[in-house]
Amino acid sequence: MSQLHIFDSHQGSLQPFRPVQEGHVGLYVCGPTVYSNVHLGNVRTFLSFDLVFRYLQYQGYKVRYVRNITDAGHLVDDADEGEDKVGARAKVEKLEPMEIVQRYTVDFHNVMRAFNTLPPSIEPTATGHIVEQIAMTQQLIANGWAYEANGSVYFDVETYSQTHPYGELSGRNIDEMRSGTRDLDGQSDKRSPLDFALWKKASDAHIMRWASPWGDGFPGWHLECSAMSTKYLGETFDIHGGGMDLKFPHHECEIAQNKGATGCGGANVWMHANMLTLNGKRMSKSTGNTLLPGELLSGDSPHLTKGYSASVARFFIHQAHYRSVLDFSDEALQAAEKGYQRLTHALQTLEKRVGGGPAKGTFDVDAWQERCLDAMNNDFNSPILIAHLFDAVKAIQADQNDNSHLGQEGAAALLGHMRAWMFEVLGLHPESANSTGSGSSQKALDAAMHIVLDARRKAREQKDWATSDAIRDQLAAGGIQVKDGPDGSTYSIQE
RNA sequence: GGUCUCGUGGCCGAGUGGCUAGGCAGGGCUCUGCAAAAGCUCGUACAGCGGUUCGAAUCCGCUCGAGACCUCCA
Repeated sequence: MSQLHIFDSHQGSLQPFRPVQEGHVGLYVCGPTVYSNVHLGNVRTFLSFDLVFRYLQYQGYKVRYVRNITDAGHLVDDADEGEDKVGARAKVEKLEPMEIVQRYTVDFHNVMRAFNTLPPSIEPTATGHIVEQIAMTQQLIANGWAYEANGSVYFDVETYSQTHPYGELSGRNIDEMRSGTRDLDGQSDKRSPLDFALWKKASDAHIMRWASPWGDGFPGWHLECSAMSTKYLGETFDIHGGGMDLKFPHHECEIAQNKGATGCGGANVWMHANMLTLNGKRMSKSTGNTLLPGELLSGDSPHLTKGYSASVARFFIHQAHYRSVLDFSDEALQAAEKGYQRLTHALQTLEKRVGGGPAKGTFDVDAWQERCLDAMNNDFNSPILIAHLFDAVKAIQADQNDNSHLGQEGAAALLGHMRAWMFEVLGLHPESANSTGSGSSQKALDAAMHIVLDARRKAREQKDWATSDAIRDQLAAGGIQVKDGPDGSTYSIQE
């Protein structure tokens, strides 16, 4: 079997994955800043790492997955008088900052649940780790990598870069960055425009504030991830992930903080999920080129002709590799939905297979499974995995006509593998294959449809085509499509 | 302006120095009372121009185009 390789964006190449501690994986992913609803781009990132989390577990690793909630410190801009995003939103909405945090944290969790992501092992908040952040800041001052100025503390990039490669992750070099920067109107407490805040003094108007050795203030955005990843995963851990847009400055600063405070760079492997575009363009609130998760599910958007189930969305997202830019469009989603339905129908066919055939079939399930593993071991290549799943679909269908394709053992083995790949690894929902209603209403509809289809069957047996076609047409007008098969008729709801 | 990434058939989207990606759509066929559904099957793409090579869509250079981050501007 092949070994898992991961593309490390720090080294810029595919690397064999070797966990620090055999059998265990420490995974840290930068979570959302909870000052507004999560958008679909965020969802894509978290789905990508959900896949990583799921596959590592499928491989038998015991994974500690830490994904933070940023509820303080993320500034609206990087100017010296930058405003905290949560605090700014609290003013606009006339709410306590923690009401903002609560509202959007709940929204985030609802969305994550809707998309069937597994909850992280630990979900720490920035405000819950002020003590750790102050301690790390003190350590950085003690080590000579930070300085206090007017109640704020800044990381000294110039000094740090003399002995450390600041810019190593994002491929920047300090001279170019320096030359590309201009002095900030002379009011800055920073020694260099490249320096970034570890702790910011809170002005009188600032509502989110904590006591510190430097007076009332709040932590800098980058610091929380360094403090919390170190606390829960150690000074050196396996994988750090996040969206591509966080590579610089956020992750660059994290590395500097980690190295400055502990001497270790934090993660061994850095993974970055790529961005999502809508109709070929970057999502942007100002141009209206945007889509919220809820809008995707409900179809309540000018960009969509209908809603799509979360499983279809997941299937669509995993049909692209996490490191590629993925373009969302109604057309592409419709294509994904049809493909996904074909896949789930094949699985149902396999579940209903009535045995028979030789013990071993001609389709080599073991070799197929190896190919699936190879795909995922190659930097979590889910598109290839899905292509292999469709190979299995063909085999399942061929087996319907000639049960020597799978054979009894092959069918059982394939069923187990298919279920694991689809539900455990890809995180698709077993029930949502047809994206029809659920629960009691679904049962009631099934019962009613059973009567209707039975009446139609009787009409057809008597060659009463007028009646059978009338039933069919009237159901179609009501949005229900009748499908006649060799074993009777089924139906599906047209959306 | 800087750094980086990318440009694949009608659409989405993998991959790669020589061997079919896959899905959707489209053509043909089978099944069927008709239709739908379902199944089978076909399609030879890799931005442009040079170069390296026995051979490149895959490596190198340039051009054009797109995107990300930073900067600039405001």
